[in-house]
Amino acid sequence: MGITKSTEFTTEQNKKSLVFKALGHPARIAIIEHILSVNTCICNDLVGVLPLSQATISQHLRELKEANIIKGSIEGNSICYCLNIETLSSIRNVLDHFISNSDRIPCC
Amino acid sequence: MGITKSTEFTTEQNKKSLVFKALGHPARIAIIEHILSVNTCICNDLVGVLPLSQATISQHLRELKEANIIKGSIEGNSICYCLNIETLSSIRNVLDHFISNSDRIPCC
DNA sequence: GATTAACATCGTAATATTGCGATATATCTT
DNA sequence: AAGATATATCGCAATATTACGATGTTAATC
Repeated sequence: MGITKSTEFTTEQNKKSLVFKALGHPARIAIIEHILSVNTCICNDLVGVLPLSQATISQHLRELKEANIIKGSIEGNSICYCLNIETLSSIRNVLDHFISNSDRIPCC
Repeated sequence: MGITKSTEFTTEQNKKSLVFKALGHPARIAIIEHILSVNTCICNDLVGVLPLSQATISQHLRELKEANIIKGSIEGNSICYCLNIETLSSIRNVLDHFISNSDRIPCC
């Protein structure tokens, strides 16, 4: 006991939760916001921006990449990261669905 | 080491990540979807619906409540839960922001 | 007032996450 | 080729999360 019982839930429920989970850390929000703010793609000036070590930042980037929230392309000896709008859109649609179906009898 | 360095990030970044984090578990997605599907508010028929014990479900409900994703109102000796559209909307706006600012030079 | 039903909380075990230094790897630069 | 730069990965320690049985608590019911 202690492990998430993923197999007991649907594939869709697991997929959704994995994207949300990847967004569920302030460092990863900061990374996304930094990619947004620098109008071009970044490599690891993140190391100068975030209060974390290079190893830790690399780990967070990997989690974002595994959740398909960012993409990275090799650019010489550095890596250029940018947002994957598709994933962000689809998770936005999930939230839209949560919100839109709220035309029912309220209770609280 | 090991603990999230929350204090190193902005209040806003922490707030956003806490909502996403609360959505980052399949059981909590399932709870939200169940509240959506039963057109009226539910109590703990969740115990009959989810593959988890009453204690575990109660814990997940508390996390959703603490993140302001659901609200519960006492209804006799049971509790009536429903979605908190405000929180869901505001986090949807965060995603909108992530997506909309994507009118910049793509890199990948 | 005892019983039942619906939750919440405590304590605990198993597992996952976070963070970092050290080290590896790959690609530029000289 | 040697050194510098950028990134990834390993191994570990600290902490957090997940899950559940047992036990509380509160309110309806008998």
